[in-house]
Amino acid sequence: MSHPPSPAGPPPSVSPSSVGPGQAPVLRIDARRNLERVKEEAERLFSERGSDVSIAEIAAAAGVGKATVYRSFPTKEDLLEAVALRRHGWFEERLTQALAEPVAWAAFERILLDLATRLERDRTLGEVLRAARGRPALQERKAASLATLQALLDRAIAEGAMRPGTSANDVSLMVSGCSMALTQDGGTAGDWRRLIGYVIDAFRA
Amino acid sequence: MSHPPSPAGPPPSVSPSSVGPGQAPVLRIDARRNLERVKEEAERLFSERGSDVSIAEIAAAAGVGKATVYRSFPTKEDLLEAVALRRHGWFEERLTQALAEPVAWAAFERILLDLATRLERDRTLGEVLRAARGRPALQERKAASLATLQALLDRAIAEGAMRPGTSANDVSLMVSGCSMALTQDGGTAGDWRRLIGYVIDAFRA
DNA sequence: GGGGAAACGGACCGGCCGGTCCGCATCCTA
DNA sequence: TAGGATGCGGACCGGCCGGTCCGTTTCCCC
Repeated sequence: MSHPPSPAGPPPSVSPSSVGPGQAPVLRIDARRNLERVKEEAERLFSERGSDVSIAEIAAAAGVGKATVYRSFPTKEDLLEAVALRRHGWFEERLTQALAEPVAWAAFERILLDLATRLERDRTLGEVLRAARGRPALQERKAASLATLQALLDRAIAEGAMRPGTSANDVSLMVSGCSMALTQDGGTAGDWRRLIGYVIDAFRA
Repeated sequence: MSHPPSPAGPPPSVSPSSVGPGQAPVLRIDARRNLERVKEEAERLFSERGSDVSIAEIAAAAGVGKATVYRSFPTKEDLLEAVALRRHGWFEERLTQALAEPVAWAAFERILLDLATRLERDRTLGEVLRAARGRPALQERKAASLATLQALLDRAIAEGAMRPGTSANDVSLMVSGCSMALTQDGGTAGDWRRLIGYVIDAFRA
């Protein structure tokens, strides 16, 4: 949605008509429809079952052949990154919204609870919070998000509600740790709520 | 070390000589030496790099062929379980020792810090704390350990130092969560120490 | 030391998965 | 509508890994 004209992957050299300075691949309408289906299914399957879903399965779910997937995304990692970036977009929005709240500590609590709710059914989001699989684009945006989060934490510390010295990186580690443990363990919604509560308490002043 | 006569795996039907009611495979001395090497290397490699080390690599490190590994351990999971059980033995010992301490809360703090130190360089131990990969033997012993840990926690709660209602399962989830996050992230010793400190604080009264 | 049991290990199998190729179908434009 | 560009997808490749087989070596006991 964020890149309407250019879908993803390397554009096919130059397009025959309308060759301006900025190249626009101009996909055929069937290609565009297929790409959309692939993105949808990749998002669904990766979120449900994590990054070890095979490309063949995603292609089958989208009703296309593997090659069609690989035409838009040179490697499986690229597809995963595309999905992850969308998830990251959600997180950034949520973070911005939190920054606008008057009481930083309350915003912190709420964003962690929201995160838990999303993480429970979205394994892709969890992978976004982690090392980002060595993809520079993701790492960069993760670093930016952590900086934003740090600003929120600093405000909460200034309020006297949060433990001084709390770092955004530590919060991220704790949350993604709980996420991994519960994902692997098949935790219930109550488990998620409780563990995130512990994390919140750990960072209380 | 805990099973000197019977090494592991299924005993070869019946031994030709000395066929008592309790069967003792009576390994040839080269076989016994190889088995020992395999166990050592499996322990080392699994601990260093986790369960995705291939059997071929372990066999090569031990200076034997793959078939030699599979003769003692019918599947890779069995080998992993053997290593995990040893790790679990360490944990049980440590737990018993903690129960003997006079102040339960102090024992809790110490055991978590010890755990962090071990988890930092031993990925097998982390897998022990988790669902135990569906192996009944491991799950059973894990359940027993959690019961013991719960006894310690209850004492700490009675002391008034620990948050009432704290469950051994939640503690296990938090610790193994941090373990996963830091293992994946390549955290330093300081990171481990700090995160475990957060976990400890989370369970403080 | 010799014969038979026990163990060894390299070759092999089957399955999976990421990624590529190329003959063919589809679509767009003139 | 015709012809060429564009996209499609099933077959294929190479590599990895868990697990098995069987001819050969090693050991043990008489």
